[in-house]
Amino acid sequence: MTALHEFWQRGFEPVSVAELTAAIGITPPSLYAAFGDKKALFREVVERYQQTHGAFFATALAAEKSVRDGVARALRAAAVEYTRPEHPPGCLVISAAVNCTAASADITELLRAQRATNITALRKRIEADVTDGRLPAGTDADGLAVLVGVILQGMSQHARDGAGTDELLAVAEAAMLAWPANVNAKPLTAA
Amino acid sequence: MTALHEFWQRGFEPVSVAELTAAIGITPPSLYAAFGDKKALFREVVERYQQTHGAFFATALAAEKSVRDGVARALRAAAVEYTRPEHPPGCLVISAAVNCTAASADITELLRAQRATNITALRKRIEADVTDGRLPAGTDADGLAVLVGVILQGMSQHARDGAGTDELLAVAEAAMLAWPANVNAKPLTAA
DNA sequence: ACCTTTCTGTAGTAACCACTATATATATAG
DNA sequence: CTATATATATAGTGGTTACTACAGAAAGGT
Repeated sequence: MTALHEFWQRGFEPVSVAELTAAIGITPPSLYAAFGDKKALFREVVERYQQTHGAFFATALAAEKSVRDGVARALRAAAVEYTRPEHPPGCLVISAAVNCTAASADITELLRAQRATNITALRKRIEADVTDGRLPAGTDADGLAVLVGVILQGMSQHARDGAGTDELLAVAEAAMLAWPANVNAKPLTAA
Repeated sequence: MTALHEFWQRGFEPVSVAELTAAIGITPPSLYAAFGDKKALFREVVERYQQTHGAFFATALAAEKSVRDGVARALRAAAVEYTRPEHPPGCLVISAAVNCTAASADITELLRAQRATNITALRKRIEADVTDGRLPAGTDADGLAVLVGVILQGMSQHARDGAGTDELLAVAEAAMLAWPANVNAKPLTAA
């Protein structure tokens, strides 16, 4: 059991430094010499998570030409990633700092900012598809981006409630019904 | 500030007994005489929440003849209730026990069971509409119920991230696009 | 008016929290 | 082989946790 798994399973505050040292296999002074303090270790864990388990969304989005197909692929990937048996369910960024004291307000804010950044990136990707004519003019880019964010947060929480991959895949498929269809009149305008 | 508001804002574990006694305006011995312990107080708070702030969903569902219209009304109500400025954002049952130690596993399980019960009730309501012919035969009742549960969980989390009423209302409207249309051939079969 | 009963407030309990001072062992340099 | 430097482990720091023993005040009965 690694520090990542502990934080992923239970969140930031419920995991004690004693559990972290036991998980990593070092003693407290070594942990503080290597990372600084508990919060700094958590930030490193989040960074590592983003580059590995948390990268599926951007990867899926980049793998498709249209943002619609990209989101569809990403939501399906989320259903799979959130329910892998080899690691805790759901998403670390979504679920690790929901219940925090004032002493950890900066950690709460760190993850909140991460989520906001992700939604902003998706919104810009949608806006690009609208200007390129792949999505209808007048499409509510922000609304669609927020909808995807909400679906992801809901899927993460539901995975932590014990939902299986198939259940979340069905949610992903249903969610795509809320998206306007692709406009394929102009396959590629600028390439 | 009441005990309900404290638990609603930050969750079960981050709220200390000292804060609860300050919020209620009593001393620790009085709190333990009146409620038993912190967990028992929380259970009473949850019960009270369900009968007041948490009742909007069942109320909205019962206010419409078809479950489709009921869910649409309930999701709009959620957007409003989750963002009321006079109380903490989101839903207590969804967000109060996300990050817990093993010592509070029973509290986590209590809220998880509440959520499961709500989804089950909705599923049965959907199944009733399918047998009554208000929804197409072969409708995936469980899938739709889970979808609504996921949307609610996502809306609650997003409200806690600072989303406004309008933003969540747009999510509610978009989510209904994933629902099959009403079948109004038979207005009322058994009434 | 006096006694009893209930209720509340102060102060303190052991256990755990993040974190660290000191001492010891290990590794490298000469 | 010795000296120095680094890294480790033990043990403990003050502070906070949920919870409670005990003392004092208010209320009620006669």
